[in-house]
Amino acid sequence: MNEEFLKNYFTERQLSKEELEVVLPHFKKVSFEKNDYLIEAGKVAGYYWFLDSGFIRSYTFDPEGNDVTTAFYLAGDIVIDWSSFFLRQPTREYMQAAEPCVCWELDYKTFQMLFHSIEAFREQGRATLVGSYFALKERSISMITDLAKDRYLRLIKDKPDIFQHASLKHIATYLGITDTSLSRIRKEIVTNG
Amino acid sequence: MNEEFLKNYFTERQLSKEELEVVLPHFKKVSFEKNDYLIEAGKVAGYYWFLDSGFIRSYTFDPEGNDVTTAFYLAGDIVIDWSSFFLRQPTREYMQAAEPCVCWELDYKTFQMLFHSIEAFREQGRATLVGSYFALKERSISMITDLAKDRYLRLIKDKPDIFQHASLKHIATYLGITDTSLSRIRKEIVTNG
DNA sequence: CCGGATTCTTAGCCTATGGCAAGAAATGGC
DNA sequence: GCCATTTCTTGCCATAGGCTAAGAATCCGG
Repeated sequence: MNEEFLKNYFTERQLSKEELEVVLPHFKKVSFEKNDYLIEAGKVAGYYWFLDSGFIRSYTFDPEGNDVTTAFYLAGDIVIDWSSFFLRQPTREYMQAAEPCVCWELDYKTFQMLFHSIEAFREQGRATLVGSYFALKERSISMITDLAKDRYLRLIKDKPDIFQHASLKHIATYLGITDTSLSRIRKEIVTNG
Repeated sequence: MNEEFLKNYFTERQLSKEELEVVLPHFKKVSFEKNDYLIEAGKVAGYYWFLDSGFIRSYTFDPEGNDVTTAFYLAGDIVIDWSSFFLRQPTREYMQAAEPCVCWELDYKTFQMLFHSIEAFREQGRATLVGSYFALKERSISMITDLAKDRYLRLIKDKPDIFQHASLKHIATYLGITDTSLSRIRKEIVTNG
């Protein structure tokens, strides 16, 4: 049972020793088996998690019913459906353990209590959310301005670990293309520079 | 000098009469002339605004130097660069008054004070940020799964007012296409259904 | 009211990517 | 180790949307 993970996380984010002692015990260690769902479309997210080990993929369905990957989560990432968790509204996404996972779980009510009582806790929460917003915006602009090949190359550079866990089909939909196109792009990169 | 705007906004978001009296006086009424910049790339956003009247466009440049519209702001909208304002980092965007604007301005330091001292204020702030995140995510997925024509039709339906203020060229880049393509799409819609 | 600048449309051609389908390769249950 | 299933690649053709350039329409300062 390795709590060092959470301890380091919150220490780096300016929580004092006393605050850590308040915050850490609220996190509950939970495990998910491969293919378990952490979040399902139609339900309100009542929890979020720090991913200690494992691999999670989130996805939704487009109007034609195709599976579209919205995110990948690796050890160390925070796994949360921001809008469902905070706005208490049903999500449209699925978050599924693609491998066995160990997580540190926090529920909404406890989050609210910590958020409103500990300044450093809300600062870290806000910073994390804003960081996610920033990443999503970058991805969004890249989708408009960059070619699929460039988005692929950037993903290899920024998150190489994903390639050890996700199938090319899922990576393709994350990049906004089909697996066929991704295959061609990969071939082209191998052949030329 | 119409403060009703702010008063209604925060009243709807659960601030008490006493809290309103603390919060409202901190907002400063400022005006921008057409083409003024509220935010410029390379600088840290020190303020955010409620747009009382006018019209603002935000944009950035892609790797080839093309102007890409990232958002439009109409009266009633909150005008903020979330990541620059909260992470205190230089932005990559420009936010420009496309028409003369009247805004209610708040600076970072004052925001922090209110955020950490008034629970309802931070609840509304968080809800607004999460709402923006949600909207950005929807847009992002739409960019992957929908045809340009469908994105255009949805924009007409969701934010028809934009068409009274923005040029088709700017709307095109917002939709992720060229003005040429948008023109073809519009023609096709007029011709057929 | 004029002339330049901007915006919008249209046309011709081009390219990135999709759709479909069939192999090839890898994976996994038993 | 074998078969079924899934993943990945490849080929052929189709299409959305880009690029360039040239008109048409609109706007705007003087």
